[in-house]
Amino acid sequence: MATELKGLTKRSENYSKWYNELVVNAELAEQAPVRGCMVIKPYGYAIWEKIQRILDDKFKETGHQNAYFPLLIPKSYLSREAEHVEGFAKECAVVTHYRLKNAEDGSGVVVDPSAKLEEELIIRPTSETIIWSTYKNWIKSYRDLPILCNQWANVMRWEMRPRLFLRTAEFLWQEGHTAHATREEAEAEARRMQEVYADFAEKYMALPVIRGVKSETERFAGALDTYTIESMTQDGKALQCGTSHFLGQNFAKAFGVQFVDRENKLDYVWATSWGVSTRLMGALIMAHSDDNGLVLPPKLAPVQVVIVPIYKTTDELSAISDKVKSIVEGLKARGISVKYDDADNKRPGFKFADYEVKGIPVRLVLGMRDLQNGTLELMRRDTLQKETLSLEGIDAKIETLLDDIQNNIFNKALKYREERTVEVDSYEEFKTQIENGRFVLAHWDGTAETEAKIKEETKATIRCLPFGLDETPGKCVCTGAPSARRVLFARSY
RNA sequence: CGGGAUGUAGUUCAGUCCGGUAGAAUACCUGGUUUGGGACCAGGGGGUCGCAGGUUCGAAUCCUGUCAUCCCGACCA
Repeated sequence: MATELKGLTKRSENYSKWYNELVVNAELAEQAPVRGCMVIKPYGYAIWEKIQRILDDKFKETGHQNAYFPLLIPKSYLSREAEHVEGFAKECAVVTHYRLKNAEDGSGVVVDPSAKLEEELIIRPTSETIIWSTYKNWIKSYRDLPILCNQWANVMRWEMRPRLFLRTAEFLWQEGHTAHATREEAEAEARRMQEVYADFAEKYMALPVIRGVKSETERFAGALDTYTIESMTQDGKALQCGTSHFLGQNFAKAFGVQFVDRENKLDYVWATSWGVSTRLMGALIMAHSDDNGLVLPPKLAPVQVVIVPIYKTTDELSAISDKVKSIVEGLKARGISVKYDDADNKRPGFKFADYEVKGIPVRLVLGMRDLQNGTLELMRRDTLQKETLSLEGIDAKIETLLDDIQNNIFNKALKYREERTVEVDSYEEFKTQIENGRFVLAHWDGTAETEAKIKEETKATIRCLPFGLDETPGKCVCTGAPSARRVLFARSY
């Protein structure tokens, strides 16, 4: 994979190649020497930390607490919930031994065959099973409910075809697991967390999402309902950005988690689980980037403003640096993060290009010309427009501008999606529009057979049954059978 | 796991058909000049050609095997 290419390959050539180069060149991540895994570099991780911090605050506001559960899960735990096994038993990493020893021929270390585990351990693909086996000990009465826990962790799924951020074998995420006394409360929780995710995506990531519920086929293994938020990437595919599952009593029954209610009757608890992952970073990159590189929404940019000096001599530099100092202070006072890049081993042109690839929202340039005129040059990353501004009141202007950029990026992505979302009533047009990378709203007869047929023939899947949309009945686009409502079809990552 | 492709310098790749001294660009190091859009000049370091066999006087190149990676599917946040 390219690490030192100067420019980015234009999107038209090959979208996934362009995407990979973007991720690597913007110093977000690179492929690890372990199959399907990635190294998240400091700049990429700084963005993830921002996402974490904001979401974690939201979870606390909604009454959740963080906890931590083990990485390794006894294999038998995964056998208890039949549907869950169907969905997850397959692509998992398995720990079979607990010791290495030196090879007799001196060629290094080998697995010690005498250190075989009685029961194999599974590296968590998700934590429902270990958490519910733990909750069993925590829950006796309705007074112990609800339990509202979240965990920040890594998980591992032995994916067949990894892509940086979008699908890696190991990924970072948060998983919330809650236990409730009533069905209504659990369903409300699942819906509430879906809305927390949607709000975060739109307000902070500037990422418009479609809220909806998954079809039975696309549902999480073991859930009664899977609520989703779906975004559109610039190549017209759908990307599931977050999920919130209403698990019913399935896991409680599988792990024997019962409680005594107010009427002194024994009942199984109602559950939810919900998560977002480092895939959000992929969604961000896929949605906003252009051929000059990453475009970060100001609310997630680790550095919101970068200042580049233009100078010939050290005297000029110190004159400029003096002036910059007051600008930096003014911006910091408004809570804006600023970097002054006075490194003398890179030329200004290199810095300009580099910060564009990294997606820094605002770039300020100061040279001797500006010092004489009391001005500076400002460029906004989203439109690449440059203007020369007076230093007077610059910090206030930038504060407003950052909001403008945040809104502009969101509106641009929203417009892009709306222009590429179509209602379709014939199967021929359905195929054409899917081929063109459109979100297609079409009638569906509600059967898994039709869903499978459409997937087979067009590679499109039902992304969700969207909320807040016209729900008038019609005829299935594929079979002509009666349909309750339009659903969202698209190809997806 | 099926279909296709590729493994050569840190990186991107040429050289392989037709066997004969290991190449380019870029990155890196040194010195100088530069600095308002990815600098230039001069010099320098760096590769058991994925791995293992075989054919040959001689293999990056031909043959056999093997491993790995990438792309298109299947799986999936």
